[in-house]
Amino acid sequence: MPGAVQRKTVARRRKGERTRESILRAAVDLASVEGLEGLTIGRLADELKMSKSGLFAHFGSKEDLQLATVEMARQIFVERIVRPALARPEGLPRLMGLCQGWLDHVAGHVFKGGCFFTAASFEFDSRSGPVRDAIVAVMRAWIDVLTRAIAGAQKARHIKASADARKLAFEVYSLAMGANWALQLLDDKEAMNKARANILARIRAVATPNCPPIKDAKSA
Amino acid sequence: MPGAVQRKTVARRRKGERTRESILRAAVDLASVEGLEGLTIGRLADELKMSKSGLFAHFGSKEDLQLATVEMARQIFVERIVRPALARPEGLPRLMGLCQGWLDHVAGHVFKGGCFFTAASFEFDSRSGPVRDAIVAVMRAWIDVLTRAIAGAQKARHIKASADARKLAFEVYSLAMGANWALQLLDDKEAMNKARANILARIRAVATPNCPPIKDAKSA
DNA sequence: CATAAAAACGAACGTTCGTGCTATTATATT
DNA sequence: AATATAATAGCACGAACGTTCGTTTTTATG
Repeated sequence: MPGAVQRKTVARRRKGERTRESILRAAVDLASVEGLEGLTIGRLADELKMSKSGLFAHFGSKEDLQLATVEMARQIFVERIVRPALARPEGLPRLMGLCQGWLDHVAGHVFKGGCFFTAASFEFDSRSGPVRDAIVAVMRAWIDVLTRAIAGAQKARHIKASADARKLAFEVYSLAMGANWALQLLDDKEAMNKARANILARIRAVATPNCPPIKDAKSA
Repeated sequence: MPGAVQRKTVARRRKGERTRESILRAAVDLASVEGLEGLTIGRLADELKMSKSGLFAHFGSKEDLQLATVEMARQIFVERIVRPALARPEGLPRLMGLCQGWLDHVAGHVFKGGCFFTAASFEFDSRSGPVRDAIVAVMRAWIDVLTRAIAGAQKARHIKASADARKLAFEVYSLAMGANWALQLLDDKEAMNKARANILARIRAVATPNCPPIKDAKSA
């Protein structure tokens, strides 16, 4: 009865896998506050009421733990922001979904300490090794998603074909990062609203006449 | 003969003060790469071929060392970027001096690992305590300098009075931070040029007719 | 030049780091 | 239910952390 076997090993996975996942979920939150280097095995074990060695056995090394944490953060990000946005129709709605999701994420609605990847980016931008490479790969993929969404909006004739998609993606990214900075560091509670207004203005500047209305509210 | 005494204690300072300064100069470079927490007393002592305890004696604690490092970074930043720009005439020249200096700084021409304060901002934005407070104070001051320079350019009738000075300062800051990210993490060597062009376009968009020409080169 | 003060050193403290072992539970399969 | 296997705990290790202390060397002053 291979079906039953599969149901047991897939649907209700091994316990080790489940604890591993719960470890990584805690690791992402902790790292978004303390940084990926500040993320410590002992601290994480305390938080989960596990022994250091028991937790450590799930990963061959601290670097493995860091890599797995980055991967988990990526999965959460894709699940929470990218996938819902990609479910919307191509063009302005999808682009707006990405921007709004990105702002929500940056505002700390997804990870505890603000944007996990922005923090990781600046923590590892002067280092080298597999962890840095993993962060770089995620960030490149994210910029590509943004750029493709803009190109899609151009194909849908919502945004002028003359606009530089990659440049606009970079502007959106920069403004969101600036908002993250103003909110988390300077405690500027209006930073997110200002950033959203700013991003909308940038998009309006390159919108075509037959573009659907770009409203200030959360909808597109 | 108080004059001689003063010459000895002021012009040629005590040795301790001099080594303290050289320690802090090294600390700024090291922290711009490893972060302010990753900055370690033993590592710093090795780099300077000093004993840990000898170095430590200059500071009462690691937190003191971090605070002194932030202060030294601030002084270098003011000396190298803010002061030369403030020496230029109020209006567009001064504003352009600040922007160009800021971009140079971000490009890593001042600190080893890119922008010290951007890295420190994201490292401490989820913490609390005196070090975070010091970073916040420096960043607020810097945004204020930028904002005042824009307001000055408005007074000089180089930039439209209708423009929102603080909003423009925030845009400039965000774009430079994005360029720092693209250069240091993604190794995008054109990031600085693109950011400069972008910033110039933002300024041009609010320039008055009698504004001096905004050229792409380094001059204003 | 002598001498008091300042600066740097060397060794050690208690902790915590990451990482190995071995033993002991808990889980899954027959 | 018995048994094999996976998961966790316990303990110890060497290294590095921030920090303290007493000593020695260097510097500045009368």
